[in-house]
Amino acid sequence: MPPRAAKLDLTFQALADPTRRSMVERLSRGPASVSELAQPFAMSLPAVVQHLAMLEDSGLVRSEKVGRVRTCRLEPVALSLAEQWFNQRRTDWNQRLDRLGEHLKRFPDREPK
Amino acid sequence: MPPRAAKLDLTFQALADPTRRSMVERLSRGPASVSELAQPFAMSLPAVVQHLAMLEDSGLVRSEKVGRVRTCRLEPVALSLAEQWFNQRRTDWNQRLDRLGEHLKRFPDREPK
DNA sequence: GTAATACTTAGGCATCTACTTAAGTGTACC
DNA sequence: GGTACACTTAAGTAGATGCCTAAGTATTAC
Repeated sequence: MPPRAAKLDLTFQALADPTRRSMVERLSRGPASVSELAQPFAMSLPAVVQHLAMLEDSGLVRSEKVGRVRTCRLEPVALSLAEQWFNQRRTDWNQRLDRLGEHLKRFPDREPK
Repeated sequence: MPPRAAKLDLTFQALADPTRRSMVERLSRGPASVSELAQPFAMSLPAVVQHLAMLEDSGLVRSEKVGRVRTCRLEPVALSLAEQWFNQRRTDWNQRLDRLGEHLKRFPDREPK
C-alpha cells in the first residue's frame, strides 16, 4: 500500500469517531490542553488520551508538553490531504457526467455503454 | 448523538479502508456489478460483499439487483456531506487566524490569549 | 433438465477499538 | 517537604472488523 493511502486510512479512521471529531472541531478554534479537551466528555482521562493518540498517529493533531501541561494543536495540512481525496472523486464524477451528456447529445436514442 | 453525526461516523468509517476507498474510486467513474468491483482484489467474494455492505450502510453507495446481477452506483450527495465537514473546519480555522492577525496588528508585542 | 454464473448465507477466527479501574511519574505551589 | 495537579502506564473486557471456507439460492444459457 502506498504511504499516502496508509495515511488516509489513519485519517479517516480517526475522524470516524464522534469524540475525536469533536476534539478536532475544538482544536480548529485554537490550541488546548489535554484536560481542556477532556472536559466536555463523560469519559475517563485515559480514554481521552487514547483518542488523542489516534489523532496524533494520523497527523491531524500535534502536541508538545511544557511543564506538566501538554498542549495540542490542529495540523491543517493533514486535514487538507483528506479533503483532496474528495475533490478527486468529485472530479472523476463530473468528468463522467460530462462524457455522458456529450454521448447523449450525439446518440439521443441509445443507452450509453 | 444527532443523526448527522451518526452518518458521518459510518461515512468516515467506510472510507477508512483502502479496499473500500478503491471501490468508491471505481464507482466515481461509473456503475459496476459486484464481480466487477471484486475483480481487482485478491480477496474472497463474501469479503468484498461485506465491504460493500458498509458502503451501503453509510449511504455512499446504492445498489439494485436485476436478474442475478447486482449493480452498484455512487451516491455523490453522501460524499459531499463528508466534504462539508472539512469545509466547516477550514472556516473555523481561518476565522481564528484572522482574529489572531487582527490582534497582533493592534498589540504587536503581547502574546495572544 | 443440466450446468455455469452471480451472488448469498452461515459460521469461525485473529485482531483492533473503546472504554474501564488502579497505580504510577513529574511539576507547581505553599 | 508535602500536597495538589496534569497527565501516564498498565492491565483487562465487551464488541466490532476483516478476513476465511463451505454450502446454498436464484438466473441464465445450452
